[in-house]
Amino acid sequence: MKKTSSKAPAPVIRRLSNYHHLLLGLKHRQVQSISSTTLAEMLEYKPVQVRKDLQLAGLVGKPRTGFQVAEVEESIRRFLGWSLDCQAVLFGAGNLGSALLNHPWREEYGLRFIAAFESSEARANILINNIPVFASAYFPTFAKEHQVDIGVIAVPADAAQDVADMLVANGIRGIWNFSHTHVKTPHGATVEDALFARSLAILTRRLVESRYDNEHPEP
Amino acid sequence: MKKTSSKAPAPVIRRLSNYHHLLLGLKHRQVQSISSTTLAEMLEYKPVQVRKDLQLAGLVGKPRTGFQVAEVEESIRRFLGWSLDCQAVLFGAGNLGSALLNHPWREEYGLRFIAAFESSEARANILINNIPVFASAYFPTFAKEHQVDIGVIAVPADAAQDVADMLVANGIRGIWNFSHTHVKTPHGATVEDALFARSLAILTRRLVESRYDNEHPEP
DNA sequence: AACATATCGATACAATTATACCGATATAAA
DNA sequence: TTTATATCGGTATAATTGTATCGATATGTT
Repeated sequence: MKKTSSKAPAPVIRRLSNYHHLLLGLKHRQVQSISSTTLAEMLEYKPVQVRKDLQLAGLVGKPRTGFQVAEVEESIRRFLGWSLDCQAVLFGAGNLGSALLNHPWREEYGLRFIAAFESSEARANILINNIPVFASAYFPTFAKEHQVDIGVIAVPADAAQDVADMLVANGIRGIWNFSHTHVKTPHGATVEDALFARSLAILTRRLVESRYDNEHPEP
Repeated sequence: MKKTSSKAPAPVIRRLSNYHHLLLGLKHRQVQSISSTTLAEMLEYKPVQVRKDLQLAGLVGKPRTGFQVAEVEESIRRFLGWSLDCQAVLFGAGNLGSALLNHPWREEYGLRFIAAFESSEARANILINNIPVFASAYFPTFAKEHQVDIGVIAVPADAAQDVADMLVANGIRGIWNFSHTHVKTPHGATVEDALFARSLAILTRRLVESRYDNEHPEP
């Protein structure tokens, strides 16, 4: 035994989220089945990789036909934890925070913001997209009265660690960190950084590289 | 020869952007030097990895002292292409788009939004954070008159591919895609996806895994 | 000046992730 | 019914990425 709970590789999880979005579209268009070949073509992956990825989510296909769209979509959704409702709170209702509150996460990911918290009293006690914004001090009380699965950090860098500490102190075990700071948490909590800078870094570095390649073409 | 222009590994690039942010803070606080050990501790990496990462950016340290903060910060900035000004245009001035326009990219990444474009005439011809928003149709003209290095896609999924095609057709070679759709481009263009869903997928999957682990503790 | 030690870089090794290969199988066509 | 073929899953291999080890070296201490 002791195989079941090994962590799924991050690259696979990322690709699974891509398959899922695509399959959701196909499902709505009543497509019945799809092969790893065509799936791969649409996302510019290789068929082998698609099969291996789907295997990890426990899926099996049929020779010559491929996979059942609806089945795959649902399995991936379950695998990624998007099939059960998940409640989140936001910290920091600035530009980014507001954008997050206004996004329809629930439809596709089962994620629902049930409240937001702000350090400045001035910006508190309002509604954004029907979600109440409270003063941060109220969070401990709120956390005791509601099921909070995920805390989202969208505050300025220097406040991020404090927010993370408060989340952990109140028993929240999932943290989605949009602040450009590495937050430390005790073992048991899961932190995932959603840093634009990382993605930008890859883009700009690739541009630097391609500029170099153009100036020094190979024989 | 033929070593120089090989692509830097994406994981390394991502970590470099983390080092950079941290070092910028240290530099402002006049810290002179730092060892791979302490750098690693702050970001919860391993010292060896830090050294190997910095090596890739062409940096050398001194035994017992470590690395020069300012030098490392500048080298990484150059390596990532953040040392020269880079001009970007945005497509889609919705919630996310506005948040992007309001973010101070220039300070840290040398990225500057010089214009935004909207399909709906209604939302065009305004300023957001002093950046003009035009109707999409005007883009080809605009592109001829300005240096546009990067096109940022923040439009709904079904419009993303069209925007990408228009960008490529007008000679833009860098695309930062925030729409949840895989866009295809001819060889020569670089596309980097900044998908929240990927990051969320990892967080929620880890939570599923840890829930499982708690329910089936190991001996 | 000699020594102790923290840190570095190079090389070797381990782990993870991606890909290639191939026999088995379900469907469609002959 | 037989044959042809696209696709599957399992196993083997390759490529990439991460980590450990260790001699060399700069700085502080005795």
